Amino acid sequence: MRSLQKKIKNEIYALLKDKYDFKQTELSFSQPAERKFGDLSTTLAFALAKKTKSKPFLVAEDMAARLTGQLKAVEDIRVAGGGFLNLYLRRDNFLKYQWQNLEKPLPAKGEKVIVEHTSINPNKSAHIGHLRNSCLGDILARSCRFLGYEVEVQNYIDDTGIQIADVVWGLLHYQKKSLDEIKKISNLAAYLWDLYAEVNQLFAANDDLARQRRDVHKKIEEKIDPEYESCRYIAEEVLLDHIRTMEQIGIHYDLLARESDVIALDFFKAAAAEMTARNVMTRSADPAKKDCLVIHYDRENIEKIIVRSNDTITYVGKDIAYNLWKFNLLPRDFCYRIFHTYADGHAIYMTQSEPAPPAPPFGRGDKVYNVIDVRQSYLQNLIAQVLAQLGHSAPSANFIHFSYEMVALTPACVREMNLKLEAGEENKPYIEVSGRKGRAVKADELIAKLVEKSLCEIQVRNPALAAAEALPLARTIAVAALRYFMVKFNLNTVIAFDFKEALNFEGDSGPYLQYTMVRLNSILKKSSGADLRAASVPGSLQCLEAREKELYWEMILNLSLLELAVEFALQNHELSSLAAYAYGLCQKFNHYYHLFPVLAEKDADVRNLRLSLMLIFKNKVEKLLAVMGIAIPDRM
RNA sequence: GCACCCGUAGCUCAAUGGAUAGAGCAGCUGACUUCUAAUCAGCAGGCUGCAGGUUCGAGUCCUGCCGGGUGCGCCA
Repeated sequence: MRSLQKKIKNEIYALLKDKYDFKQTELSFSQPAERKFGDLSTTLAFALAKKTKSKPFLVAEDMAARLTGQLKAVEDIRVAGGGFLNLYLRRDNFLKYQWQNLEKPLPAKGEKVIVEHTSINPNKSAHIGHLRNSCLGDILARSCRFLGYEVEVQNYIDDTGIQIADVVWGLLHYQKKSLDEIKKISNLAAYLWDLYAEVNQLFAANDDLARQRRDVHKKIEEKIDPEYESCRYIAEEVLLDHIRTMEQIGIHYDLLARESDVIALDFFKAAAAEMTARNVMTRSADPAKKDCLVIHYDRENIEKIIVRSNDTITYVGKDIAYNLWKFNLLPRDFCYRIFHTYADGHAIYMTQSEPAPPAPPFGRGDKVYNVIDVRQSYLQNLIAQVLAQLGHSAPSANFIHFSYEMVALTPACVREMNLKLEAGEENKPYIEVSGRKGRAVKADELIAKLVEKSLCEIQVRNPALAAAEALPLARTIAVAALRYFMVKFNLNTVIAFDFKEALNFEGDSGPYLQYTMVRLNSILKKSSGADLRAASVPGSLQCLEAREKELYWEMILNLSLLELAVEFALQNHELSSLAAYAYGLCQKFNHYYHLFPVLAEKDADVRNLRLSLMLIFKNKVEKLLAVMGIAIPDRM
């Protein structure tokens, strides 16, 4: 549809440019609200009427007169609604064109996109908030790949921060465990979940303990054992746990970038040199920030500390250096080693400071997406500002904070999990998730619940199915439910999490999409080879009765929008539109399915045409679901 | 205080400035001897927070109010 629209635009522009004064970019098409308004609609007449000070309807009428019969792919042109110009395509030609272009992959863009997502502190299990991040990041990466970009997925590991010192203190000094004892703890990440919440309560109540924690943090930074080696062990164990959690739902990474390596390899020094030379980073004149190096954040007129008075670097400072590296703007690089290999053979690399054999060329992105929740907007904007101030205008424009709202818990959900509410929280619309307070739904726990529910549903429908067969199906369905749930909301919608909604497998849900495809595949499985061969040459829509013809055409038209739909989602930062698109297609399919049987149809022409639709639907929607990371089970 | 986001059906959410504001859930009526009922068809449910403005056209843009959320650390 994309190339067809372009062709039609070219034709229209050539035919109208002498009569009307406009640029070709002003001509855009949208999908009409209703079938009767045609297949492509443009509001060009409204804009041109303003310029020529005439009535939109008259302009549209004149345009229609000039265009009628002149556009190759267009059967009819009509004016409606006071100035809409509605185009009606030549359906049989369009159907043939769709069919011929079904298998053509999109051409490579020749640009590299780096997507950073997940980036969970390696000090406890992942929770639902992290799942939103990872699902969005993964679908973003898949969308870019689908459109022909080279994509590299990075996961930033803060293995030096104070939050990991929290649990190191908790294990070594509070619980008095040795490293050997720590190594014996099974499911360490989940164990630390509780410990992290517990020690944070202690720190809040006791300044002396909070000071002890700072000492631990210092020892980690200065590589003093046992704090340092325990920290290394914990970070790696918990990281493996996160990777396992995400692997369950089909999320893979290419590179794990460690903060400790950003520090060890002096990335910041290189960045600081440039920022100082360009006067972007300066010594603060504020007595309260004596001896600090700061950057002025113009948008909100704030002075942000980058280097503390004790010469240590703040989080943003390190992030600036890391992001400069992503664009290949630092005279520094990491060393790399393989950290983990997935079942499909794909390797995740991890950065390291020690020299290592050559690795793939990481970084060097043309475009960078940072999937980080909206609460870090100001820091992300600051980084974009710094890039611009350093003279990197293209990277600054291609530095994209892929911002989304947080996941919170409904008060009902908090009660359901027997978690404590603080004073005044009872009346809040939602409760912020907090690892520090141990108040969140663990990712693994939610996934387990989804699998359990899928399994129940499968067993009800397929009582004879062996558990060994049912479990993989249940996992596939659980993943679809979770991913769909995480992507169906707008990015700036706070998800107030509720088990009942997340566990919904009916209607607007991932399993609904899967069920649609299972039905479709079942038809194809039962079709004869002769029928399938015949269907590969789509016939004419003329053999269908009116009602079916309209529905059929509507589906073909909608299916043809796949590439445009993914492009739209990416451009507008609305991955939820992919979910809506998929859901709408499947609704139409199910509607059609109930009205028009394929296998039982006696008329061979009609049967073949229906089967053609099945094949086109399968091709397009499988690709769409793959972009969303939703697999199609053999049965449900 | 300053900055950003949100307010749409009972609930949870959709809706490129475009044509009659749509879905799911919950409720009610129907449809399995049929290509899988995790489905489908139908009913009911709305002054899109309030008041102005811009526009051929506003849920969407602008201004002001009201209500809610988040950010503004020498935390990360």
